[in-house]
Amino acid sequence: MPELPEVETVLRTLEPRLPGRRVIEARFYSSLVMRGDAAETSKRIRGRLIRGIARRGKFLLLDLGEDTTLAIHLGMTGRLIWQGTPGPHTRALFVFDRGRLVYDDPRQFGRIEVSAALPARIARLGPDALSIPEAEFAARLRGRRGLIKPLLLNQAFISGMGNIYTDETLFRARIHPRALASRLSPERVRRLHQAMREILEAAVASGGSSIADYVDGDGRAGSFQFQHQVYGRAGEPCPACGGPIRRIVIAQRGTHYCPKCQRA
DNA sequence: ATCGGTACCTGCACGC
DNA sequence: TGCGTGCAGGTACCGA
Repeated sequence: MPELPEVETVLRTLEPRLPGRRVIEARFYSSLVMRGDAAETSKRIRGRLIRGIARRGKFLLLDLGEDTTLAIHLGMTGRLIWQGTPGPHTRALFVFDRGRLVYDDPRQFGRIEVSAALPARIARLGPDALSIPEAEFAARLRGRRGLIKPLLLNQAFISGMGNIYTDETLFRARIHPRALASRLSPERVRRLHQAMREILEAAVASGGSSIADYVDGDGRAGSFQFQHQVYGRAGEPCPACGGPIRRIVIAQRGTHYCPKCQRA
């Protein structure tokens, strides 16, 4: 579930709380979610001071000093709850000198990893979808093969976009999700970049989209789902032309678009 | 080097 | 009520 706006919202709720706290204890309850040895990791971060927290794409990065970074990816159903209560889906628990952080994740697609340098998977991420300048976006798009939707979802191309915001962005830009990336006119590339930025900014302003699981670091739901124009609205009328919104599958992902408004 | 397909895991909605 | 099916915001890995 969590895409850039959701992770950014979690970041903003945790940013005032975590830095300056000291790790008293870290417990890991799932070897699926935890990358590496739980006992070893726990020992490694115990006693450390949280120096800062940042977002890279859909990853949250906790700076624990001395070349130690705790990276958290929320997967599809991950939640980080400040002062949360452990429950049946709790996969990790961080106890600080004051306060605690609970990581819940029913499907266990999320990942928690401690490393010295930045892990390769994070170093490989493309520029942030929220802040990439138009010229750089256009330059990276140049010469790319394949369909535009899978490319926007490719975290090495740009980081942060997921299924919801890709569909919403393409609708706003009036571009068909199967359009060939290499064939987009400069005008369409400009529109696509602008739409992406507007959608992501609006979603962040609404605290993200809460469809089933997502809540921020204080357990509060977002409200951008009420502004979705096409995502999850197959069969409903297009807000622009009134025709039915269609759902197809592209790269194994449910894809929602308006066949009238979005042309290849 | 890139793709498309599959796998990972749990919960829920839906139809019968 | 219960069961089978399909679907879900994500990424990683496989072989072509």
